[in-house]
Amino acid sequence: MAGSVNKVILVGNLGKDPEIRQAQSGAKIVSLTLATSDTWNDKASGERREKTEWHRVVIYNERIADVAERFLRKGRKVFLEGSLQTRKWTDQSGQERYTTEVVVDRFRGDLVLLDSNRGEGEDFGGGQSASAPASRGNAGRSPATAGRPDLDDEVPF
Amino acid sequence: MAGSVNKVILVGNLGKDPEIRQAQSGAKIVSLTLATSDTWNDKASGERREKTEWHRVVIYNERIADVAERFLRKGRKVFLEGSLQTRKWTDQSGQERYTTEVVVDRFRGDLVLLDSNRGEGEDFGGGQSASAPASRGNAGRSPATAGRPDLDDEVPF
Amino acid sequence: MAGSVNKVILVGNLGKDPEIRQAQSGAKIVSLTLATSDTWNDKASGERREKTEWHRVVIYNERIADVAERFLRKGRKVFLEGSLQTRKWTDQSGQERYTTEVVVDRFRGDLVLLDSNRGEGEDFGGGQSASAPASRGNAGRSPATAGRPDLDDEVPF
Amino acid sequence: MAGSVNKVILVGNLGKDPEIRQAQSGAKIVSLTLATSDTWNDKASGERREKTEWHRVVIYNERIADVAERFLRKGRKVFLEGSLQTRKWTDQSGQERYTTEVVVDRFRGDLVLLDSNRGEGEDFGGGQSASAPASRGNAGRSPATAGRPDLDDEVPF
DNA sequence: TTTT
DNA sequence: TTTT
Repeated sequence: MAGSVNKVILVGNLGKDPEIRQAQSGAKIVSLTLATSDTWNDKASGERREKTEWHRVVIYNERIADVAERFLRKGRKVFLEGSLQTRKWTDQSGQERYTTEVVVDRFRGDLVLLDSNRGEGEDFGGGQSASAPASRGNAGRSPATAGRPDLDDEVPF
Repeated sequence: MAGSVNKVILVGNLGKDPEIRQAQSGAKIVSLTLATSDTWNDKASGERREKTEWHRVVIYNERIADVAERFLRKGRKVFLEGSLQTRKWTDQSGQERYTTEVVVDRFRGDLVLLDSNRGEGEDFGGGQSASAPASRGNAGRSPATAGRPDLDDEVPF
Repeated sequence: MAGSVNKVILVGNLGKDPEIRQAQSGAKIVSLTLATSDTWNDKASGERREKTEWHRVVIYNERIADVAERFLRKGRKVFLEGSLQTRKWTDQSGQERYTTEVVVDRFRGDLVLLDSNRGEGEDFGGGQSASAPASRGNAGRSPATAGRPDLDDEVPF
Repeated sequence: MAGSVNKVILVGNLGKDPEIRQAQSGAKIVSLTLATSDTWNDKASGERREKTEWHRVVIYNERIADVAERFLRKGRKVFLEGSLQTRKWTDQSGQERYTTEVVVDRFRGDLVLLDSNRGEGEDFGGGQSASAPASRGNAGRSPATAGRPDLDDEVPF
């Protein structure tokens, strides 16, 4: 089916430090857990309520993965753009499971750091923006995530 | 946590007619299955490949649910904006499961019809924003489905 | 023309304090000047370069205007969503001019504060999110900005 | 200034055929005029009203410029993503002027064709992302223009 | 005019 | 598990 758009835009805080792993190809893959939340006044009780949503983010884009590894830490606030992808996997009891992730790959995605470094850890000397180039090569284009055997034996979250 | 954004933007085609159900409150809830796809040239085989992503959409917003019920049909192309929500549920074997959906609720979301089935079905004489939809799909197979075999296949949910 | 989308998403810093004025109807209108920037390495000189883009934002949405008036100040970083609108006006020499603005109105737009209050001015006790409700009334809908006589004699920027 | 985002998302119809020109570097530059519109019921008169917004789009991205040149024609509906840029120029009377455009450049932007003119003109056998557009508009008036009188009017630029 |  |  042609003519489609699949875009996710998140601004949230990292729930923990990024997890770095290696694809079989040697490529770096960075996983993030990002929290967004809604707050509202409950009309019944009059109390202020909050609901946090947790997002699983997987970064295949090389340049963005580098930025994420170097500068992202638990608690940091980021703007992140990616696309939705639901991955099928088999749990230990042999049952099929599905996990939906926000994927930042070679062709789509962006990462912008929104808070300043608080003096902890490595300094990074300025703001970072690390977007995937719009110019997707038309030859040899192949989603970095097709099949993704490197992830098939990994339990999400 | 304050200061967050949780936004999904999709342009895709409905995999089947909308499902309408009623909340205990009596409110109408509309569920959609939306397909987006990526196509690329496989560098190894040189073949053209395509991967379709299926999105579960749940519309709680009253006005948008009305529009969806009246005008959306299998095969129609829509622009949809909502937010990500992962819902926990228990399957028949008692195991915890998670399902991620794109939610259009009272506060966030949009629906825009992108193809017109002019001259067929109900006319509504206006633009196709969710507040003023422009054309009515037929019941059953929309003509827009012709030529899109991927939509004739079984949808995963 | 039906079936359209007009959306702007900005994350940037206020160049100065918001300007508050009153429409003839008595409604509050808040104007912001928002800076975004791109940085890159000039391949010729090898120098780091930066280009700042200034955006004129006009907030007609009542609730968001309130939040903007109370919490936004020069330098603050915000996430802002609105729509593009180009306004025609006549300058002092009688010439027609056009100014493009990002409009946050009753039906579309969002404002999220992204940095914490730095201890200056009024405290606001938490994060603010102030989005325009998705439920645009279908009766009596009329863009707050149609004609906008209150702005016609105002020179932009 | 780091940590900023400048993003425009439009779904609209071309007001006229794309204009192609050459940069001094020899690079192809494609300009589009895109219409989006809002419709609403005027509460005073009870009449249905519509306001069309015209957007200037400039495509510097090589791959997307190619797609635009080949497949876009007056009346076609597209999804377009770019960034806002205000350009200063001097008119014939020596006065400074500003024009705001939606820019699709090397780093940011996307173009997706949303309607198909199947069976007419050049076939390209694929999906309609900018890297793999799916259908070719006719030269001259596209059939999609029929019934959309607003596109037959003079566009403002 | 912002920001880093 | 984040954040305010």
